[in-house]
Amino acid sequence: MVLILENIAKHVSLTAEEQALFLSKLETNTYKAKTILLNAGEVCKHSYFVNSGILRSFNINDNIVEHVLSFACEGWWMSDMYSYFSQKPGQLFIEVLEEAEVVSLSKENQEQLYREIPKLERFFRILIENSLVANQQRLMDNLSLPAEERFEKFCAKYGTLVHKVPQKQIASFIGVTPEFFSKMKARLLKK
Amino acid sequence: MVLILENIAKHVSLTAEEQALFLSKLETNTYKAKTILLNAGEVCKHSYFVNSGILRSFNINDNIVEHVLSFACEGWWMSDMYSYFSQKPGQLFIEVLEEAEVVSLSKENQEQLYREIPKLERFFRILIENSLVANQQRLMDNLSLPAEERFEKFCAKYGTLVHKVPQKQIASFIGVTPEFFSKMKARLLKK
DNA sequence: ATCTTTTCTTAATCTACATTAAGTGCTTTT
DNA sequence: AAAAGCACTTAATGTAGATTAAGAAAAGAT
Repeated sequence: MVLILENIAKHVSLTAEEQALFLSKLETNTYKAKTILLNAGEVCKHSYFVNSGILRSFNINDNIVEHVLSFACEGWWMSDMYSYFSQKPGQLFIEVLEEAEVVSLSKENQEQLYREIPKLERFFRILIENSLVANQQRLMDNLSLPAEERFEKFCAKYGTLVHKVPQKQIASFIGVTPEFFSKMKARLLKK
Repeated sequence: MVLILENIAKHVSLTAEEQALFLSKLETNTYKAKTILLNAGEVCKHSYFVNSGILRSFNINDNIVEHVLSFACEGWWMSDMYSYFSQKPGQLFIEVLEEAEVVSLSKENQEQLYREIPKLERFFRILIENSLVANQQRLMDNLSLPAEERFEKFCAKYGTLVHKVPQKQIASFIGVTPEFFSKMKARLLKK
């Protein structure tokens, strides 16, 4: 449980009581690989913080094609933000890729925490600000860079994941087919 | 100045004094079309709220290709979020597309407001949450939809802009060349 | 260990979109 | 009002990446 507190301490400082109150609202679980934490069509009731292991979020287009939106490993948050914020059914699946210890924060508890510890409002604001900036950068990269450079950026940012998640999911994340990704990888290895 | 208060009232309610304090931190200016509010390489010191007119943000790749990241019209906020949040030099330009009345909030004043009116922390958190959700959706659309459908979504969301901004900028926003956009448009008109 | 399923690779063919280039009609400038 | 500069169009050609298909390799299941 220390990881999540360290995480918070980077942006706001909580007293010992506040820390205890915060922790009391959390639930920790361990899930095996392939566990589905959220199905498309459901309301996302929790935000997940990853203590260990790997999660991913994706949607399925016309019941056929999977598109990976994001990965989360140690120290990252994960949710279907649209569904979580609005409490309406979303389009994302959240799946455990590698056995994971996950801290869950329910939407109700989060709202309560905002009231009881206003500093947390700041913490989550900053978290979301950083998310938004990263997301905008990724969007610009997708508009302006060829697949090869998008892959390089992926490696720089998610280096630890490259050999842990199926390569077809990395392909999906950067926006190419597995076949093209394979060819591209072979090309890169020759250099 | 009413528009920005209405905007806030949608998410949090301020007392008359709080409203006055908030307004005292703002500055309103009118800018002619083609005014550059922010250059790439500069630190983004203000967040802009559009009372009227149109702004856009874009970057320039290798000194050649422009990529439009976003448009802002009446009631929207605009900034280089990376640069504004981090107060480091950014890569975005912000330009006035159509003569605009713009409310400026400086980073320092925003931080002061967070301290003096904690409710505003909530307001801006919600604003950024919504931004993030929209951005994620746009990213997914770019990964999974062909240009034609991306254009349809653009029209649904920014209907008022379609005939007001140069079509090459819409092309850039959805991620195609002006030439291809022109051809695509001709194809759509035949239906 | 064997069978099954999934992942990865390779290769041929195809297509959405980019590039280059030339021409037309706008605005804006002088 | 001419000149200059943009924005838009059209068309020929080029290419990054998709699709289809089939086999090899790895991972899971029994």
